[in-house]
Amino acid sequence: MSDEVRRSMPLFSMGIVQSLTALTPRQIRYYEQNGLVTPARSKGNQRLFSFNDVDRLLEIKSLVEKGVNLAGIRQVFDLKQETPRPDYKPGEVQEVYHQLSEKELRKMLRKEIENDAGKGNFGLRQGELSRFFH
DNA sequence: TTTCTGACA
DNA sequence: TGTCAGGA
Repeated sequence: MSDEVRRSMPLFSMGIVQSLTALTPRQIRYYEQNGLVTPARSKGNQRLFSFNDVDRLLEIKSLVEKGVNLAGIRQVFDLKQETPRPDYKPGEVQEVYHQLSEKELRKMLRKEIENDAGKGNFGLRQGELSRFFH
């Protein structure tokens, strides 16, 4: 399966993303309201985030800490042409989704970090996500 | 039990 | 942004 597909799979619940990004649910929902992230939804209307979504949230967090407001952050994404796109098919989400165990989560994070290192991507996740390998 | 939306002493 | 209510 291609990286693009793997990275856009809606797999994470709010709780997981919360610990992954150190953002509050309130902030995450607020950013979504402002179109900064567009997580998928389960049948029960629960948000399902993909690695792409987590990346965006970490970048948002980084920008916010630098004093950039939401309007400014939107500009950044516009410049990067990173239009948040619903990258899933509601029907497919159900089949793939299941509660991720700590073990599975760490396994996937490790793989993502390796992936980043190999491609020389922005080391944002590198530092942030390493928090889970203590 | 976790997450959702709406609202504001 | 925090936090509470009232549901799903």
